[in-house]
Formats: sequence, structure tokens, C-alpha cells
Amino acid sequence: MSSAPVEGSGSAVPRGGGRDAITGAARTIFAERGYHGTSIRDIAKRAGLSLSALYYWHPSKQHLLAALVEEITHDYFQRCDRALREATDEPAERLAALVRTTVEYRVSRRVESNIATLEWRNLEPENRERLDGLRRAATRLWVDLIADGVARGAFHCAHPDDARRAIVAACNAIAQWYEPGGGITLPELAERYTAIALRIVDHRV
Amino acid sequence: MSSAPVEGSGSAVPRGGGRDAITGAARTIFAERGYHGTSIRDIAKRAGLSLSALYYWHPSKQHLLAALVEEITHDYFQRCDRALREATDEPAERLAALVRTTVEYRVSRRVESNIATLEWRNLEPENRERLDGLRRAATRLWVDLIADGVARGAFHCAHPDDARRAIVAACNAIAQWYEPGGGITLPELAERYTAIALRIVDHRV
Amino acid sequence: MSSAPVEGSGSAVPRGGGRDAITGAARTIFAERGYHGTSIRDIAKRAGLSLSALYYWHPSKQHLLAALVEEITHDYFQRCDRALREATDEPAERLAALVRTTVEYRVSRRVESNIATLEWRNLEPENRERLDGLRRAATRLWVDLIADGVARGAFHCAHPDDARRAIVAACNAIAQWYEPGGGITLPELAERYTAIALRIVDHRV
Amino acid sequence: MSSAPVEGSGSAVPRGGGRDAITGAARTIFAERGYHGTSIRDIAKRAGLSLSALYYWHPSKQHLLAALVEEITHDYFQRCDRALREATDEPAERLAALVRTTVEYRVSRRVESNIATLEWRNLEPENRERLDGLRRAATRLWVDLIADGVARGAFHCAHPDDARRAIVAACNAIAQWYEPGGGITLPELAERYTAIALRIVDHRV
DNA sequence: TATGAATGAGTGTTCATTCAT
DNA sequence: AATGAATGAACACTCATTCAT
Repeated sequence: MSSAPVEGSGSAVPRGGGRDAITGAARTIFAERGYHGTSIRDIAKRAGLSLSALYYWHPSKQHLLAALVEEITHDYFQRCDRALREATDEPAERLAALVRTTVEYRVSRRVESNIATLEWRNLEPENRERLDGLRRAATRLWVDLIADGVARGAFHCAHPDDARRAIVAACNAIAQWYEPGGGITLPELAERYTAIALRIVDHRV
Repeated sequence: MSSAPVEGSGSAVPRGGGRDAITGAARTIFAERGYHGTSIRDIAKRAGLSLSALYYWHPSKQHLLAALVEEITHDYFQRCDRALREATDEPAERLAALVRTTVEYRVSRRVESNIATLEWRNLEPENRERLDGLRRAATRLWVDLIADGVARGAFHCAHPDDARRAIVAACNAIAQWYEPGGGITLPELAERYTAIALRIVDHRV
Repeated sequence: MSSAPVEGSGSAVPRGGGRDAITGAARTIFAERGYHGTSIRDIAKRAGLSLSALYYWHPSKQHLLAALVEEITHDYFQRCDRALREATDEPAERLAALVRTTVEYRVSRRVESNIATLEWRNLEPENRERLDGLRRAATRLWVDLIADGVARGAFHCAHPDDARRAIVAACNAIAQWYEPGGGITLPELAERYTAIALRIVDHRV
Repeated sequence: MSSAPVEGSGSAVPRGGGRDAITGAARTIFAERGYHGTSIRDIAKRAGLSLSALYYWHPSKQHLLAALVEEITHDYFQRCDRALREATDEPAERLAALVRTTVEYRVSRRVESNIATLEWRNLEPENRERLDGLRRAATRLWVDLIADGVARGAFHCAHPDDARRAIVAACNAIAQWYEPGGGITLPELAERYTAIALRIVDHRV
């Protein structure tokens, strides 16, 4: 479920050609019409390839979705992880870093964000379970961060889980309403959502 | 789009025969597998009816979805509207009323909430446009309420639209993670989200 | 397969109501779209009756077609027969009478003529066989008439069967191209086709 | 609408694989049962292919009919055109050429003739309009020829349109009654109908 | 790397027909 | 004399997938 054609192995970062055309097309159309609303023919047509070429790179439609969701989830988690490693120890700054990363991701990889959110349920159990670890790891970043802030008296929310869910839901929703070229700059948007998040956890200095 | 075969309107909550078995089954399965992931045969089977009986009551799969989404959107809007009419003039109380209504709806009509949210994009343009008025009316309730609170000095958020979106997203998300019998009572949950919403709009007494 | 409701008996010439509405509707739509292109629902709708009412009068769609074709074939044959009985013994006049009757029928019962011609093949064997007698009787009128004309030296065609087929085909085709209100009067048209027929049989005085 | 899958044009008489098996089967069954009386499964079965293979070659049942009718109409027109180009300038000979060509076509491509005649009305408007030009061109061959014969004093019919319709109807009808191996040779049949046609236009030397 | 030709199961939908009322 | 509700079989068509080349 990574980058080489079905039965082979090869460079982990394929350039050009078939594979990328396919995942690119799949990304766009899955986002537009959803997994079940998309046919493998639609994808092949958009990729400018034959139907069979698609099967050279991916053994099934489900595999294509799983590969997509995997890349997205992985990418998002890594960005979060890196952002936290680059942040100081201070809870408010760490929360800000996570919110900023998330907002940026929802905006700059808007299409992908919606796929990971909406098509998750269309993963077959096997794939879902495999990726669930990554997902929970991302959740744990939020959980730990908020727990730490509460423990150290920086945050004062009585129900950290609800606070976390509210923050994450608010950030995720951006991918659904944001329209590029809509006037707001990304840093400004990130700042606004950071402020909201800090209010949700009842941050006091 | 309600109780009579193929066309006509009537009571939204009929009892008995074919029509209800069908919408009931559709509700469940659309929620489980999504519109495109559901076959009309699945619905008929679950409803305990023949495939053709389904077409006696609804002229198409799309009509069935539209009827469902319409009922849900309508019902939600009416509850919000009523809650606001029964609330006092005080911004915080009005916000609380709206949040409470929404949380309750997301919990008590969890399945329906997810349909209205996730399957909206699978409505054909004609149906989407027809229902869009209702949707915008619901949004306006939030917009006006928050604007009023800001104007009267009860709320202090600099970006009311972002505040609104955050609150609504947080409330809506409940339908995705809430599991009945999960320990939290509904009033308690409503209270928690009211608190979160008041913090998001930066309510001060 | 005549005029009374399926299981009952009654007046042989039903007036008004259901039965006539149905056959009227069937006539029109069978002519427009053909037997297999017409659904029983189309007929019921056009007749302003429920689907089931149709089954009160006719046990099946096939029966409806057969009843229609029977009436048409019968009516045509009777008109031919009467015309010949009213004609003199002279071959040319008898041929003229038959042509005139046929032309008139194709024009005045245009829709019916096309049904009898085009939908004949959609009769089930049983019905086709039953009506074939009538059809052959009509053919025999032409055959005998022409044979008589030849025998008596009025007609001089070497191949009477081909002459007959040509005349009949030419007359029948009128139902396909004739448009009411198209400038030609019926008597004029009949006269033209009589002239053609007389030339085909090589009539000489 | 010929040899390549779904679109493209090519030789009208290919040999071999899928496409021809399909059009061959469609020809036979459309002729036997009519367009609406034929199911796409019947065709696939007769062609010895799967249902889906049929859709590899033709995008729809309607396309299949249109392709068939187009080939037939085109072929017939070309034969007429060639026959006239090879004929002398003499009206009677030209009429004979056209009648002979038509009779031959109705006999040798009997099945196809009936399809073009009977299924024309089952073409969707778009296809019908597209092919109508060809149809009218064929009609014009007759019209011009007869007008010329009248102008030059070779034909003496008072109503050339009726003469033409009668001749064409007579020739076309052959496809409905002719049975191969019925005793008459094709040249003999063509000669008989030529004689009839010349009588219809009242040809005199 | 890719394609053209094919397939079987499944899609949404319509069909003629039935039956209790 | 007519209807509302239902059915099973069939309809045209699309699906994800395969395989020889």
C-alpha cells in the first residue's frame, strides 16, 4: 500500500507518469463525489489513462482509497509532531502550534482533509484498523497537551475531552467552508482559531 | 414529499404501512453506508417490502433522500425556532437555548443528524437549492443571536463568524462520536457545550 | 374478446365510461409508440382511470391489442364487403369500389389502419390465427375481383398477385403519409388511387 | 457509428469479433420482434457475448438501432445513386434502374429493409433528424426522375407524387411478403415491378 | 508500462399483473 | 365499477475487475 506497482518494489517517491496521475485524479474525484459516488472509470478518464493501467498501480479501488487516506493521515500526523517538537514547553504555545498546524493543513490540503474525514468510513475494516493507530496517535497529541496544560494550571477546562473535541471539530470544519481567495490570509485564520482554542480550554495567564 | 404516494404532502410522522417502513429503513442504511453505498434493494429488504413497493411510495432513490433530508432539516429548524421564542431576550440565555437544542438534536436524532450533514452533497441540485433556504434560515438564527450579543456588550468575540462556525461545528460533531449509554446524561452534555460556546463568544457578565 | 367486461356479459355496444376510454386511449398510444413501446400505465393515465380499472375490462395488455385489431380488421372487411355488394358486376367498377373503400378507410381511420398493419406481428399466435381468417377473406376479395377482371378481358396484367400486392400496398401506405387538412379532398384522393389501380391491372375499355 | 468502440467510423462491413456479432444479432432480432420487443439480453445471447461486452461496443440500445438504420439507409441510397449514374438519360430506363435496385434491395437485404422501414419511428429525435437528410435524398431521386419523365413526355401521370408513393410502397412491401426460395427469381421479380411502375407513371413509347 | 476486450454481479427503475376492498 | 397497495420478473445500463497481449 505504498508507492510501487502492485507486485513490484521501487523508488519510494515516484515521479511523474502513471501512479501520480492516478492518485491525483482519485484525490479530486473522491473529494468531489465520495468513494461510492466515484467509479474507477471516472478516475482513469481524469488521469488520462486506460482502465487497466489503473490496475497496474493499484490492485483495487479500495487500495487506492487506503493509499490516499494513509498518505494524508501520515502527513498530517508528521506535521503535528514536528510542530510540537519545534515548540517550547509552554502549554499555550504548544496548543497554538497544534491549532496552527491543523488550520494550515485544512486550508492548504483542503481536498485531502475532506477525504480523510469523510471517506474514513468507507475503508474496509482491515485498512481502517491499520490506520487507526495513526489516528489515535494524533488524538493523543491533543489529549496529552491539554492534560498537561490543565495539570500545570495554564488551562482550566473542567472537561478536557469535550474541549479537545470542540477544538478539533472547529479546525476540521474549516476544510468544509473555506474557499481559496476568500480574503482571509492563512496566518490570520490560524491566529483566530488559536484564540478560539485558548478560550475553549479557558487559558489564563 | 411526505405521506402520499409519489406526490402530495401530509403529516410528517405517519404510522403504519409501507411508507414508514421505507423511510425508516432508508434512514438507518443511508446513515450506515451513505447514499451511494446503499442500494435500493438493501432498503427494501430492511423495510420488509418488495423492491417495487418502494417505487410505489417514492419515485426514485434521490427522492427518498430528499424527503429524508427535508424532514430532518425542517424539524431541526423548527426546534431551534421554538427554543428561541421560548427564551428571554438575554443573549447568553438565547445562545444557551440554541446550543442546548442543537446538542439535544445531535444526540436524540443522531442518525438523522449525520444524514443531513453527510448526504447533503448527494442531493441533486434541484433538491439542494430547494432546501438551501431552510439551511440558511438556521444559520441566520446563530448569526443574529451572536451579532446581538456583541452589540449589547454581552459577547466580546472579534470574529463572530468564526465563533459561530466553531460552535456549530463542535455541536454537530457530537453526532459523530456520541454513543448512547456512554455515561453522560444529555442535560449534562448540553451544559458542557453551552459553557464551551459561551467561552468561544467570550461571554462576560 | 369483444365488448363485455372480462367475466361478465352485457350490452354489446357499451356506451361511455370505462371500456371506451380505455380502448380510445390504447388506440392512440399504440399507434404513437407501438405495442411494446406502450405501457399499460400510459394507457390508464391517458384514459383517466386507475391501473386496476383497466384490468376490469381487459384481462391483459395482449387482449387489449387483440380486441383493437379485431374491431379494425372486422370493420374494414365489412366495409369492403358492403361496397362490393353495392357495386355492379363490371370489373373496373368493382375494383374502383374496393380501392375507394380502402383509401377512405386509410384516411378516415388512419390511426387504426396503422395499428392493424404494424402491430399485427405483436399478436400472440393464438390471436393471430383467429384473426387470420378475416385477413385472408379480405385478401380474397381482391384476388377474386382481379381474377374475374382478367378472365373477362377487362384487365390485362400478366401477374395478378403482384398487381394486387402493389395496389394494396399503395393504398395502405396512405395511412402513413396522409395528414388531415393537407389540401386534397378524400374523393379526389380516392379517384387518383383508383386510376393508379386501373393502370396497374392494365385496364382497357 | 461503425467499427470502433463507442465512437469512430470505419469500414461498414468488418469481419470477425465482437462488434459484428452484435450488429448481426441485433439485425436479426430487431427485425423479428421490433426494437421495443427486443431486449439487450436477447441480442447479447444471440451474439454469444456477455451483456457487458455489448456495451463495450455500443453505448446504448438506441445507438445500436441508429447504427443499424444508418448503415442500411446509407447503403440503399448509394446503390440507387450508382444505378442511376450507370443508367442512360432515358426516363423509362432510369425508372427501371431505380425500381430494379429497390426490388433487389428489398429481397437481398430483406431483414434490413424491414428494420429501416418499421423501426424508423423508434429512433430518438436526434438520430432521426440526422438520418432524415439521407432519406430525403433518396426520395428526391424518385421525384426528379419522374418529373423529368413527365417533362419530356415519356410519362403521363397527372399526379407524380401519388405515382411515386405508389411505386415506392409497392416495392417496399416486397420485403414483407417475399420468402426466399419461393419460386420467383430476383430478375423476374424486378422485371414485373418495373412493368408495374411504368404502368403507374403511364409510360408510352 | 500499458492497453483492448471481455465478464458476472449488481445498479436504479419499469413492467404487466394481482388482490383485498 | 373501480381503487390502492403490492409483487416478481424483467429492463437498460454500470460496476469493479481480469487477462491475453
